Amino acid sequence: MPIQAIRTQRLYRQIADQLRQLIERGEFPPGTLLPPERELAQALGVSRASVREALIALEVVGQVEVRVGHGVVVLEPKSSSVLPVMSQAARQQPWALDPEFSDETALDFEEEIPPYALLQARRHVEPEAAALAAEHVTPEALESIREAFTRNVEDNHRVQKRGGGGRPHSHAGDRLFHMRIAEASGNPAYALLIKHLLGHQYGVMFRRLQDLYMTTDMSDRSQEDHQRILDALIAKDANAARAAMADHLDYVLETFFAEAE
Amino acid sequence: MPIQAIRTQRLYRQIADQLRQLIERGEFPPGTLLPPERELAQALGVSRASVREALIALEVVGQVEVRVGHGVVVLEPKSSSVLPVMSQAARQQPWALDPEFSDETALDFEEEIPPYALLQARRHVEPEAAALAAEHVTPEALESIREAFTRNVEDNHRVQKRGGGGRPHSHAGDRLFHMRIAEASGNPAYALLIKHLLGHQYGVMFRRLQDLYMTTDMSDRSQEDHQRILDALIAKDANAARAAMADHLDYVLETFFAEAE
DNA sequence: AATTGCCAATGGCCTGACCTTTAAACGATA
DNA sequence: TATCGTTTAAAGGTCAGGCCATTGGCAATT
Repeated sequence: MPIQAIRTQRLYRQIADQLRQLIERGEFPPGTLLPPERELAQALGVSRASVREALIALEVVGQVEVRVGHGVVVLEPKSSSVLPVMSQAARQQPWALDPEFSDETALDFEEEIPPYALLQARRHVEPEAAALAAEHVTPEALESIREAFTRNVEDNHRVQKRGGGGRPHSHAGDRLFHMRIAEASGNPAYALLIKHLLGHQYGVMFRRLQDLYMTTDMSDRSQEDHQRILDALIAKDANAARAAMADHLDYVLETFFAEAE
Repeated sequence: MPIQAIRTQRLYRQIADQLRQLIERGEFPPGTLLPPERELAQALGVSRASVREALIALEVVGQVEVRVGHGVVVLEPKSSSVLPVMSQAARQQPWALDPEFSDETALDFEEEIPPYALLQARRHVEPEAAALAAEHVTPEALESIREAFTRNVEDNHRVQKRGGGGRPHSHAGDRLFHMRIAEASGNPAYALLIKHLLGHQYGVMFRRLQDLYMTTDMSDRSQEDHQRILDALIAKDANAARAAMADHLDYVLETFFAEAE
């Protein structure tokens, strides 16, 4: 016989479980009120504090709603699909999504980072990643970079053929190019960093940069820059790769800020 | 003038929300312990019962784990919990919604990055962030950095008093120190990068580094380094800050790799 | 009929106490 | 020296009782 792990469940869990069973059994149909906290405490032979903890647990998962001065209302068992609690939680905890309550939270991952800050960071990180890549790049990695380069060239071609009125230019090739260089550095941390930096340039503020990309010779110049970087990687010349990447980003920075003022 | 609806949040929600923010800000990284209930209650100016209710709410949502007689452990932000999985995913990889960028560049973020790679990247990024911070730091930011420094000193003290057999050393103070400097740089991108780098040093491989921290004079030396960095920031000396941060990380790298071979 | 005032019921929160569990620290012992 | 109980401080678990704030129905008032 397998050993039965005896676990002294914390009281609030036991109470919450029991209440949940009673609710599901129909003892307290949706819409009705649970007995008052004081009664529950006495009936269960526990303190009111424990009952309150149990009720809060049930409230957090959206099974009941506590109304001050009124009572504890049993809620409808909402869509018990894969993400039942999601909608429930969102409804029951407006503060979870309410911007008013996320003030100063610095939800650092959603925060929109200004283009200049992003580019400044990339300007600092990517040349080093490129230098590392020149030293550590494998033939396969080089091939994947070359492929990204080609794709970027195609992207640029497409945009020029269509003129300014085409669909928004896809920067997938460009992103892929930078991303794969970072991966080729052999240091996954650099790849992580650059991936995050690239991932944050989807904010509205980047529309300007993207517009610039099409209304200037930026794409041509970028392509030349990319070619230089690629050559340096092929030559496994760390210094050249670092310099080429730095020049490239300097150019982007300059272009952006020349127009931005 | 429209009437402003007064919304008296129940106390446990305010507390839970605040704790959640602190956790997300990095004050209490995953794996560390929250302050004892009694301390929290006193610090927040509320009763212990309310703190407990908040902790239960956080526990139900899978953000913390309460261990009897031990403390409240901060958990990894797992999407397996009751938390809204979608928004969680989107929060961590904003570009996940862009189909053009989702191809092949799968560098999953759960991947464990080797300590050396992590430290190398930090070695490259943090000195620059420190230099920027020296130029842009505000009095409030400086105060928050000083507070993190103090906390780190306390952490070290605690570990020394207990000797080698003490409980695992909390690096919360150290993390905070580095993170707040990044935030003080005025460039949110640097803060983002460093936050992610720090967030990855919880893998098993870092146990060695953490052990070293206690079995050598690393904590003393680190503390001196931190002091130098702090002084440079106070003096608003960018070059000194950059150098101090670089020296600090060089020391950590050296120590780790002298022992690691 | 509408408004106002009252009040019992109910949840919200606090204080302070005591118990149980955990794990570090300590000794005793082999 | 290493191992194994014992001790003990710290942390969570629970309880009792009290006071406050809100709600909602009912009665008194206009």
